[in-house]
Order: sequence, then structure tokens, then C-alpha cells
Amino acid sequence: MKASKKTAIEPVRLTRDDWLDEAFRSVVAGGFDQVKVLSIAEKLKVTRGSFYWHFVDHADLIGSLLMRWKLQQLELDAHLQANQSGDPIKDLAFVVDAAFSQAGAALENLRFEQAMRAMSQQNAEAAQMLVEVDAARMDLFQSKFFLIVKDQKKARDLAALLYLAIVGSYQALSRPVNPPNIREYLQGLIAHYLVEKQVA
Amino acid sequence: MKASKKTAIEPVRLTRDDWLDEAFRSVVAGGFDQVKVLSIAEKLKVTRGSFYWHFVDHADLIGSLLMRWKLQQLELDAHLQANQSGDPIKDLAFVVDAAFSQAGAALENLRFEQAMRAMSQQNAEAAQMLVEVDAARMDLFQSKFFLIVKDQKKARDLAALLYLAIVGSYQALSRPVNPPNIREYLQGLIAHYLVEKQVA
DNA sequence: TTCATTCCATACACATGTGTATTGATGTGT
DNA sequence: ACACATCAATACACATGTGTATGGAATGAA
Repeated sequence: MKASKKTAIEPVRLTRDDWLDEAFRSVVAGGFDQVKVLSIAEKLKVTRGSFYWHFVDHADLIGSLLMRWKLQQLELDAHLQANQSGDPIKDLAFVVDAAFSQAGAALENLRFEQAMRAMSQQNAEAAQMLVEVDAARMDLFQSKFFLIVKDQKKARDLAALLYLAIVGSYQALSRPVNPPNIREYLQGLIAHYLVEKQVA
Repeated sequence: MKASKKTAIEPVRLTRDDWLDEAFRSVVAGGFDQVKVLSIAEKLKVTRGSFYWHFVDHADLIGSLLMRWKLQQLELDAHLQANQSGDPIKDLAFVVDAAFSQAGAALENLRFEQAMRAMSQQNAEAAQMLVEVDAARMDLFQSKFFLIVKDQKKARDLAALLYLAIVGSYQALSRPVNPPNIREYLQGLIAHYLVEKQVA
């Protein structure tokens, strides 16, 4: 009975990713301004001595968090772009579905992105990453619409309208203007108000 | 030479609104988390002794700021609703124009609203005010569209699409997906992609 | 002038946050 | 067993922020 203390909470050694995960949750809960080394340490049940071994400073944590998010989003976009079916309208519906499927299981990603957009005014690094991610998503939308309307300008217009509406719905989550069935809602708009009238 | 020091900056007594104005600028610059009594006092060239005379505490400042914004926005909405021309399409263009005219002279209002949406997750008071303001704006949009499409559901759909796109463009300001001529851009979308196809 | 009101300065106590330096504990290979 | 590397605790210095208590200067009314 001298070896392990047999505590219910095993005192595992933390990794850099453990800190990033917990920091992510802090951003989701209260924005980037609430990412405090001290409070995260408490949630991880360690002291700040651990943090300053895994990270050089606070800026290191934020920067790593941003980079991880960006790579994640670009990978997701590439994955969607690879999964092409024959029907562009079906693809668009699937993309919109993917954009909101995050809201189901983990709407944490939406909260994080909202926090990033709020911070992008002061943080040039975050602003730059949003530019990249937005551009990648827009290109995907545009490519789908192009297969329908056969016109790059029209395709870009429709892509911008749809994408801005999605971003807007991220901001207005659970409000009257943003019904719970926003996903089917936008998909209906694609089918009826945008696409059908165009091909007609 | 014993009376006034003849300093270039006259040492005026501040009002409660002076503090609110400066706090507003702080929100625009760095979000609600950057609204610090100390930093605002420096900008006003006074000490915090002044603040705690005009306000009971920090929460009092934030609450008053939110209330002032809400009343301002609802008044603006009512004003737009009163100025009805005969042509609903012209009215819609004017409303969109008004939504972005703020971005010209003072895009401060957009920054403030963005900060409010970011904070609305943690601040129930801010969330409630956004609900009211969003609803008022939506009603205005819907009433205009109804005069065109003569159908409440369709009108609400189109109003939601346009409003969410506007909110989205607030978030993506000065990014590739949001061209500088976003105003004419959306107005063109109204005229061609939405309205024309509907009445046809 | 006198006096009270209005507005601000100053000093204090307290809390929370970062960052560094040092020590301590827990493996892991040899 | 030993040495070494890995990870975390502790203690310290420092900065920034809120809130309170109290004194002081300017303004207006009597």
C-alpha cells in the first residue's frame, strides 16, 4: 500500500494539447478575453507551473489555438470539396448541412468562430486566418453554384449571399430571426428562391 | 494671473453622458472586455473619483450603455418605418442604404453591435436587447417585401435571408467575401435575384 | 461673504492576472 | 541502483483592475 495512492482522479501528466483543448473551451464559454492561464490551470487541476513548461507565454497559447483552428477548417473544406456527387444542388445542400451539423453535436465551433470574428479587429493574426478560411469556403460555394448557373459572376453573387447569410445566422443563433430549422430553411431558399429562378 | 491657469484644455466638469461616450469608443475599439474605468478615466483626463460619482459601479456603466444603444436603434427603426415612399423596392433599397450608411461616417455602430453579439452569450441583458432590435428590423424588412410578393411567408423568408446576409456582412467587414460596394451589391441582389424572379 | 452642493483627487485595501526562478516529484533507460 | 529527462508545485515580483473613504476645489445660491 505504499505505491499508488489509488485516488479516483488519476494524476496524469498533461500534454500541450490538453491545455489547448481546455483553452478552446474557455474561448467557447467566454471569448478570448477569458482565456486566463490561472483559470485553465484550475480546470485541469494543476498549477501554472505546468503551463509555462508547455508554453513560452500567453501569446503562445493563443497563437497555437488560432493555428489549430485554421488548419482544422481548411481541412474540413478540402474534405467537402473532395466529396463531389453528380448533383450540384445536392452538393450545396450537403455543404449547408455540414455548416450547421456542427451546431448539433458541437456548436462549440460556431462559438469559437464567433469569438474569432470579434477578436479579428484587434488581432491581425486572427483576421488573416479568417480571410483564408472565408475565401476557401466561398470558393467552394461558388464552384457549386457555377455548375448550376454557368456564370462565374452570378455564381459568386449567389455564393456571397448564401455565405453571408450563414455567417449572419451564426451571430444570431437562437433568436427569432434565426429559426431552429435554419438549415432546412436556407436549403429551401437555395432550391426555390435562388436556383430555380436562375435556371428557369 | 492668479485666477485661471489658461490651459489649452479647459478643465470642464464631466457629465454622465461624457463617460458613456468614451465607454462607447472603448467598446468599438476593443470590445466590452476592454471597458475599464481606469483607462476611460485617462482618456477623459480625470481620475476614477469622477466615475464613482456619476456611476454606482462598473455594471451600471455597461447597463446604461446597452440601454442607450437599444433605444437608439429602435428609434432609428421607427424613423425608417415612418418614412414610407410609394415604391417598396425603393424603400428596401433605402433601408439597406441606411443599414450601411452607418459604415460610412461612423462604422462605430457596426463595431458596437458586433461586440454586443459577441457578448450576448454571457450577458442576458444584451441578448434580450438584440432580440428586440433584430425583431424590429425584421418586421420592417418583411413589411417591405410583403408589398412586393403579397405573401407573408415568402416575405418573411426573403426578409430573413436579406437581414442575415446584412448581419453576416457586419461580421465579415473588409474581407474578400464582403466587397467594399456591399451596399449596391445587396441592392442588386434584391432587384434581380429576389424580387424580379418573384413577381415574374 | 458664507455656506452648501457638485464634482473630482488622493490614498487605501483587496483581488486577479502574468511571468520567472527554484525546488520537488515522477518516470525511463542503462 | 543510478543518472537523466520530463513534468509540476511553490514562492516571489510586478502590473492592472475594482471599489471605498475621505478630503479638497469650484460653482451657485443666500
